[in-house]
Amino acid sequence: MMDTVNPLGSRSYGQFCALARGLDVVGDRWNLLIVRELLAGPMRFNELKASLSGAASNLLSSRLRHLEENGVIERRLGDAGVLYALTPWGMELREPMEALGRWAAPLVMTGRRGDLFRPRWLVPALPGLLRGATASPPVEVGFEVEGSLVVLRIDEQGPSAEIQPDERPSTVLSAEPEIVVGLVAGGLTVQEAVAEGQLHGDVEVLHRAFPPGRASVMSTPDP
Amino acid sequence: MMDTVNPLGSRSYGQFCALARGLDVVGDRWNLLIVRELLAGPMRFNELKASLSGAASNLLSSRLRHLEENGVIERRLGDAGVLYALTPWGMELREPMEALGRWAAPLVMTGRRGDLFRPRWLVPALPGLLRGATASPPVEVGFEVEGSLVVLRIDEQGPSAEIQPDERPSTVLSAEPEIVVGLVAGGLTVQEAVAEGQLHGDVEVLHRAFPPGRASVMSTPDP
DNA sequence: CCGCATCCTCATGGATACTG
DNA sequence: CAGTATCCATGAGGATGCGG
Repeated sequence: MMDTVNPLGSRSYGQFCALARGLDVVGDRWNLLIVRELLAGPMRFNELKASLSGAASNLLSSRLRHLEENGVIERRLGDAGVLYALTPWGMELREPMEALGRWAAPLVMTGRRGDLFRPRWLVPALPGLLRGATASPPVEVGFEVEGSLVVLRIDEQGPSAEIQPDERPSTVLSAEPEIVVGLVAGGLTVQEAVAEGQLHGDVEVLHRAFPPGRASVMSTPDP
Repeated sequence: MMDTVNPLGSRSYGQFCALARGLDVVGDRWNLLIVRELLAGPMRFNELKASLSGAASNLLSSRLRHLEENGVIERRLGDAGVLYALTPWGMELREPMEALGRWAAPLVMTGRRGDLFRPRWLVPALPGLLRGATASPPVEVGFEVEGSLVVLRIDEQGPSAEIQPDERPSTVLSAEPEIVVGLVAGGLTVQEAVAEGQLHGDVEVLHRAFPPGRASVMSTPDP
């Protein structure tokens, strides 16, 4: 049987199934990682290329075109060239991606093994792992990781994160990527030091995964 | 930079990120579709090959070995040969896969276009689309699709589905795959004819997607 | 039949170089 | 800076073989 072949790579599974059709759009190599990058905000071509070290420029170019044609991302012509950004539908990939990240959480417990790391990746990862956690009053904590500042916020709506915010939060922790990404220390330290008894919901993954206390508090001014 | 290459295909992204490590395990072509097949129950090699029409046998063989080595599936030596089944961890892929299916739901609204279809695929798809729906007393409805019987059950715990159950439910609807899979008719008919006012939760997708009334009731014995 | 292994062809991925 | 062009290695797809 002849497979339907999309002229821009991505041969279709040709199956009448939502999952399969979704994979036709985002299932090819690098696609979901491109979306992960953009979940932290719009990026330029060369930023993507740099962050996804290993993806060749021709391949990246091809993927971006495919994702654009399928309504996942859009090109924005900014002052200084092209910006790639998620469409509203593309942003809805956050949920399945967080779910997949949660499923794969045990795999990062083995530690970093010379793998690449970008602080940007924490933006979808941290809220994904903390899903269900709520806090009132809100908790806001910054992680200083490899020169970047990632701010995690937990409020009544749940957790969210952003990178390089306009203003520093009052509490900033300095931590190795292994600590934050590997689900070690950071979370429990956050809970214990900052929000004692204020976290509710599904924080089991934290309790299982975070040995206490290895992140160091850098600054906690004006209380 | 040199990519780490797994001897059994599947070159690693080499990124310290749960999503990326998860994709190292299940991101390669066909992997998630193999898992989808097994979500409806264990299968033989040739059943998989037949259901995933298009996957070459060598490729399928390679993928199965990869998934087994990574703890997603396991081989069971039954009376009549090898059975492939999900491990407990593999079953937890249900959640991210349902989320991806929900994200891709708009893509199946365009209808079947000569695509393949297997009733088995409804087993993860229907509960995924009905996520959040509850019913008490429970609602049980069968769909007779292309010679197979898929039973959808909604109770206090939420929706679930199985294929070829031991006993037929009292209500069985006959429907084209387009009707059931494409989110047309079936659901609303179920709600209206069987569980009027008994469904609660996130059934918006149904209300949006299901034009009423195109499924025909085949049998509704003993009330 | 079932569960693969082999062989072959061609599309795709990946690295490097080059260009508007 | 934002891509295209090229080239090569690898993976996907299809047919067939083959031992149990």
